[in-house]
Amino acid sequence: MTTTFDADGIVLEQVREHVWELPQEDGMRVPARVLASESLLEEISEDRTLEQLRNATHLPGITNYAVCMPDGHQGYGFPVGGVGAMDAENGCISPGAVGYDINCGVRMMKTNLTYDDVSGLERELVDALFEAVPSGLGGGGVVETGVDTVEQILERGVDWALEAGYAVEDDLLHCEDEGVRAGADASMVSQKAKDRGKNQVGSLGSGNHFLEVQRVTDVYDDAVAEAFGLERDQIVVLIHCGSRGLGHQTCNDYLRKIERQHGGLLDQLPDKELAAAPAGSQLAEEYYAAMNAAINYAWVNRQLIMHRTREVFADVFDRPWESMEMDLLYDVAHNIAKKEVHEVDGEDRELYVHRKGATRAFPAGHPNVPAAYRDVGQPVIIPGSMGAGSYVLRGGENSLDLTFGSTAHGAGRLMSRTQAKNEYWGEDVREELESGQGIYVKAQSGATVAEEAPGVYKDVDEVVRVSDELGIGDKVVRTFPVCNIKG
DNA sequence: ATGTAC
Repeated sequence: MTTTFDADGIVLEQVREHVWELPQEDGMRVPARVLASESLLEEISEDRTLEQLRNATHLPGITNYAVCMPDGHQGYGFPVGGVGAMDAENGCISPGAVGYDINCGVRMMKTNLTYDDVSGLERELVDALFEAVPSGLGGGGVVETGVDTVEQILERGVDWALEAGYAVEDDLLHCEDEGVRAGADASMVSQKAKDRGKNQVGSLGSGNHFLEVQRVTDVYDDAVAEAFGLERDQIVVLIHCGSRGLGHQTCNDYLRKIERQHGGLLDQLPDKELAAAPAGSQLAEEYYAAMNAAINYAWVNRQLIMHRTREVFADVFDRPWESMEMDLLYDVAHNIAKKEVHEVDGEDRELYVHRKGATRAFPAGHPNVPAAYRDVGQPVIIPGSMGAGSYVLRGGENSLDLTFGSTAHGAGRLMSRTQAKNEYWGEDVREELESGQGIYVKAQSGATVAEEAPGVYKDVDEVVRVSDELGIGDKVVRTFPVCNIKG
């Protein structure tokens, strides 16, 4: 007897615990899968996520299945929390399956401070960070520069930051691709995008982006936590932001170009928002080169914010940041496509792996995991909401088989921003977090706090439980917020 | 997410 889940006519069959499949029918090239508990699946089925996931299976060259992570929700064309691997020779690349905020992602910086060291200094710390780290909509970055420097950043990534004095060698060794995505071509990024990027290098932005000081509250795997350099009561800093106006403009530029030049393919797709460039076409190459450049921009963005954070801690604690061992644990991308080789039906194939609101989660032994972590697996950082805390996982043994080496990226929204603003008042949320939970929040805009109220998100514990039980990303430690700044 | 709109 097969267990089924009927979401207004979209019927999923349970393959096994936490694995639900939408069988191939009509124009679907492959089945679709949702990786979720029943309670998360109920939440996922409330918006257009399942319809968008089904639509995604129409994309040329999509391999095995379109997959939705446990934190999935609807996005532009393709679900946030979606993974689609398209053949790099005969398939396609789709900007909507990468996301508007190219290389939106998170990095975690460690310290050797304990909760006792920062306790009582929360207010001073949050004020100093808010002052030092540019945030909110519009311009203003750690550096404000010209187009020529933006072009360097686009092509050289964190290597540019190293030369400019905003990074140390060790930072590059603890970032995917060592902080420099190959195949980036600044000439494929429009002048308009570069202009928007000039004064936003080192800026948080708005929406769900934030910088949070956290303490480690729980350790689930002693050996892996030790390999990551994490222990109970340790203070860490989480930085969540993306490629700001530059990435947004780049996505928009290529969506319009692809719609114009590949209208034939567009007409065959169930949703215009899935516009895709056929693999091997000039536009596929150009978008890939521009997206890679925007990926580098986002890495530099997070690097400069981390640099500023080190300076703030040095100031507040009156000693050099090096003495506080403020080292990068890892930096994970949430919105990217990448050419990767995966085993499909017993043979190696090169695929454009699109991860939109999904995190790479390569297991121990994978050659692309940085040397420092190769024995235990890639660190995966899952930010929860302001009131919930976050997790560090490690890439699980089953991720390559189930999700092209991916897991969730956060708690996932439960309601739209508009709905959130109707349900919550920013100042009330801020006050409740401070007096109720001792979490100090400082934001440019009260509306942003309302949009990001903890109740707007799914239960991050449940999302992580599913990832852990599926073996795609295993729990290592949990953290809880101390103070948080946002746009 | 986003100079919060095509």
